Amino acid sequence: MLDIQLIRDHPETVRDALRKRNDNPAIVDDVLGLDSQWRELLQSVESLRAERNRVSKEIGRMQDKQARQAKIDEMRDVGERLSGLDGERREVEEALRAKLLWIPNIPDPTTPVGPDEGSNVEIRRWGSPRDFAAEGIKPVPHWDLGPELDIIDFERGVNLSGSRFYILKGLGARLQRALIFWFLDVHTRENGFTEFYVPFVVKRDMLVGAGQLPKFEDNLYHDVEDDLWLLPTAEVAITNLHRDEILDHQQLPLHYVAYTPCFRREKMSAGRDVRGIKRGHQFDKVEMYEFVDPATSYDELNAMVAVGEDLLRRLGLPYRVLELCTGDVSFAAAKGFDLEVWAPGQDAWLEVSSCSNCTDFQARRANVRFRTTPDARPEFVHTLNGSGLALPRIMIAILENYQQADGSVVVPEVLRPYVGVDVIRRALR
RNA sequence: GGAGGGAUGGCCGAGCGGACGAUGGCGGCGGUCUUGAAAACCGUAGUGGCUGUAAAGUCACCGUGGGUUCGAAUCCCACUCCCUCCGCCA
Repeated sequence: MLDIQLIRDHPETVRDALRKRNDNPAIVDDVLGLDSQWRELLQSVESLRAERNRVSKEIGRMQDKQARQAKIDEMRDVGERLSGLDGERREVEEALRAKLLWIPNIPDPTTPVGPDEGSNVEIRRWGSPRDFAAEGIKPVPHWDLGPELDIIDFERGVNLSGSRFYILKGLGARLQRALIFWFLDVHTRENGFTEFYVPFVVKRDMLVGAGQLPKFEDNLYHDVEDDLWLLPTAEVAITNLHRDEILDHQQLPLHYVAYTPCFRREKMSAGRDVRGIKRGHQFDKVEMYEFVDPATSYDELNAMVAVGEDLLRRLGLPYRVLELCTGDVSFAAAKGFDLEVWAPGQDAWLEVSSCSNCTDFQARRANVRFRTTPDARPEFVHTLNGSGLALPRIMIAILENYQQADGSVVVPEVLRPYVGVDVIRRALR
């Protein structure tokens, strides 16, 4: 959520931000209209209330029965006017808040301007894709490799749960678990992150706090009976971990990491990426999340990207880093970088991490603040999130990059202690 | 799932219709004393909104949402969460 004060004082800044995001700037005028209406009502309500408070105190001290009754009658009228006006105030206030929740974060000035992902800027590239042609191998996509190795079962996944669900079997399941363990171990042992295990379903307000609601309701799974929502990402749970808290400056920055499954309906992506395990309704992810002092948030963002890159290098997977443009940076973020890994089987780059600085946008929604000194006014923290990393896509990259001519797959060295074998072959059975 | 008890400021805890934004204690901050520290003593201290250049004024907040009343932390209703006991259970 944006600071209403910012919208009042610099509406053109906000309109400009919306245009750059390919969004309709008209909402700014809706907000300004509601806001001035609200302030007018608030002032009427408060002056009536001030009068009532004052007179009510007098009534408490009055001895003269008649005069007292006269004041009581007078205040009864005031009370009626007050409740009418206050009802109006509340309606306008709710309408205003509802509008505000639809406005995205303002992109940072350094975010490249562009309408869609075509305008993202590649800023780095690491590793060179393996020369399969030179080896005389035609790289096979994972959707063929997986079933061939008997480690991915698409058909039975669909039988259980419908399209976009799959099953990992044997070393496939083990490889995924190995990645989860290794990621968490690196983050907690080397990078100073604190590991969390969180509920996979949360209350509605938590989705609002993280910015998924109201705008992305279509993409979420939801239990109607208890109004509980499945996490689309661990970010939602962790954003709200310190909801309504005032943190001490010395605690910051907080580096958190959590492994969770993620659930997404993928309605917007109907028909896209239907093959393989690239885009399922359920996937696993290790998520980094940080609460930081606003002064350091951009440094922290760079550091977070570096952590993601380090994981990819140690896995030996060629990748590139994209600086997201205004049309592609996420709703809650002011700036973001994507990490994309090379998938030779499908001749494509796969997004395996998106690191974002959400500045005070989520902190304002979830009300997470801090004090610079013990008696300073509380300020909103900045929050960052980034995948570290998204699992099924890393598995795709491993399978496709490390495949051999006989259809077996070499396990990257860092994972061998976790997987227990050097090479994944089809089980003879 | 059944029965009972509870929710007050950073923490503990009083208040049960009118001078209560809330006694008191602890903790915090500032000071006195001290070579320094502790103790003791004195003082200070919540969050947010609106108006205002400011000084200041005003409103709201005692789990949440409604209601009664001229007036609600206090009375009524609903909900949420916590505790105790019983049942069930990974």
